[in-house]
Amino acid sequence: MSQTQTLYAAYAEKIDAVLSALEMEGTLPPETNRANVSVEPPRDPSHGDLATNAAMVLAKQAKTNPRALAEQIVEHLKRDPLITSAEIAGPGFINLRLAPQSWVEELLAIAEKGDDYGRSAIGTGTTVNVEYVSANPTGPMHMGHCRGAVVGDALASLLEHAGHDVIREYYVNDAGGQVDTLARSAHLRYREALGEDIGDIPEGMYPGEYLVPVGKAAAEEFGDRFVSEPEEEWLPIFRSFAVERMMAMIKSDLAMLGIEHDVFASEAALQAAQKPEAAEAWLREHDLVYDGVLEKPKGKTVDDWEPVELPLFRSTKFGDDQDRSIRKSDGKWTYFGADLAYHMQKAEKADALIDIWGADHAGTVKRIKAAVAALSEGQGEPIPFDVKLVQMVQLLRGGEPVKMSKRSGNFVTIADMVEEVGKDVVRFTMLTRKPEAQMDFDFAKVVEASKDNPVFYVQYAHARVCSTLRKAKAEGLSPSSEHLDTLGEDERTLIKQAAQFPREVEAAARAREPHRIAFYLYDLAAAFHAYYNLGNDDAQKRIIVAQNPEISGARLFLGQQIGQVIRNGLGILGVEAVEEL
RNA sequence: GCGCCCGUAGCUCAGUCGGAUAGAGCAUCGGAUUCCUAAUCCGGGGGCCACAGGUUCGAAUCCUGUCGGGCGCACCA
Repeated sequence: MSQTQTLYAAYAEKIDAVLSALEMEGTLPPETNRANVSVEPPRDPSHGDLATNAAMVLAKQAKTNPRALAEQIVEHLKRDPLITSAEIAGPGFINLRLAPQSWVEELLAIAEKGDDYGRSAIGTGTTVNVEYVSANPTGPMHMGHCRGAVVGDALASLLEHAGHDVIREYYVNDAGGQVDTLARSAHLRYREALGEDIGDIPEGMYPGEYLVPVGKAAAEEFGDRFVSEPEEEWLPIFRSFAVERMMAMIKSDLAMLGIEHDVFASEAALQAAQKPEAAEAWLREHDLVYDGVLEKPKGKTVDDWEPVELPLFRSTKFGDDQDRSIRKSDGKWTYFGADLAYHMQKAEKADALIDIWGADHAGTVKRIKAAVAALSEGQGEPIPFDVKLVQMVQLLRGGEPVKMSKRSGNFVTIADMVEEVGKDVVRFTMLTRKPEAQMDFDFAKVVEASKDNPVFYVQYAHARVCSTLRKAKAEGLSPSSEHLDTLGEDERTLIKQAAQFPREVEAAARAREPHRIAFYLYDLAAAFHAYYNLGNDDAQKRIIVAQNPEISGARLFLGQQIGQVIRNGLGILGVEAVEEL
């Protein structure tokens, strides 16, 4: 049994050992396929602490009926002193009850591991690159980026807790045409800063006020040197000048959400290093890129469409609707052309890649997956690559949609939102929904009705633990593991809930679904609130029991560990575990 | 027209590798506070898991089709 093994994993191993014994005895055929055997807590707690479907799944292979096989398994399990009962139920489930001692031990394990309780080793030895946000460096972060940012960040720390090495990466699209637009817009604000009346911002330029300080900074830096120079003189300079400032702004927006990336990868640098050229050469060699003409797009009218010959990647070979161009007609790289080279660059330093994208990019998933599969397979090992799509967030205020228009520069920024409702609310709310479902985010609801807001509910549970400990300390009591045998059924219910945490982390990490942690924490908080309230009806059931330091010590110890688990879970989500509300 | 995502209580959503009587919150109705924080707790009512087939010991979950909502569909990113 390894140090980091969960209680559930330990019992899965015990059952596995029983199955092996049955194979030896001849009850089960050798090398039985056990892939579908599960060991998990039953949904209905009255069924016991653990349930396994082993008999039902294996009956066919054993050429017997589930109940008969179950009896054989039960026979073996009953020999374990920590298993107080093993019963056959329903179609052939085996329900186990564990000795109170098992749960006391789990409680001690939480105390011993502390901040590390819930960490797992399932990911040890593999590095995962999580690319998220990657907003264009042309303006501040707005709501469209927020959900992906939070989900990506929570996923990254979830994977860390599962034992992976994680690279948090941001792809800076500093090479495309939109950066030229940014540079021109910044130049306009630069002239404005030098006293020129620039009038209305022309169509096609970025009108946002956030460029005003960039113009001023440019004026200070360059004086009037570039006012009347031809564009080709100043464009590259303004491009990098503006991108640098945009990225500084974005980083500060991300910091407000508690997000910090390890790597900012520049598309321009990638192109300067001729990575796309290398990828193209390899793909051409393997007949995966050819020169061809695409058909006119259907279902959408394109006014200036005309047939052009372009270098095309054969993504249709991988299930895409049509082949995709990797260069534009002017010879420059398309986003896709650079992006496939970028993914190969990421693959050099990681064993698995995950991209977090907005749902509006769903149409490009097939081509990039195809390209990465082809390239990575051709250049050695195929690399596991997952694209997680995060659906749109509809912003509401009191049920009414908040109007946003990027063109007018009128949109809700992340900075606005964090200032209004706070980082913890934003993060937790974004994580209490599975990412592939659309969600509404109502400002009014999220701040005003704090009682129906799960983040406060969870934080309150933690704060209650802390306040109880403070109160105890004032009364000269302290948590103690001396008399944990005084803990009863009410306490065990709570411990069982807490004991699921490591299992939940592993499951969430495997599924790459950080939102499960949020829901788990809600359930744990509910269990704690329920436990706490028992003391309202019966003073003997309080955590601090007058004149009884032994029970109080044990219950305080329990409370302390529940607080620890909540803290660890909130830590994964990047939400603060406050000590008082 | 095609592709991807979603459809579970009046509303917002969970639902573990397919598992036992489908769960929470809000809303609604009824209770708990001289007492460790009531931002909490306990209880009642509320369901054709969009619809129709299929797969199997077993389907909200997997497959096919239909309907409804969202997103996307040359060289933008």
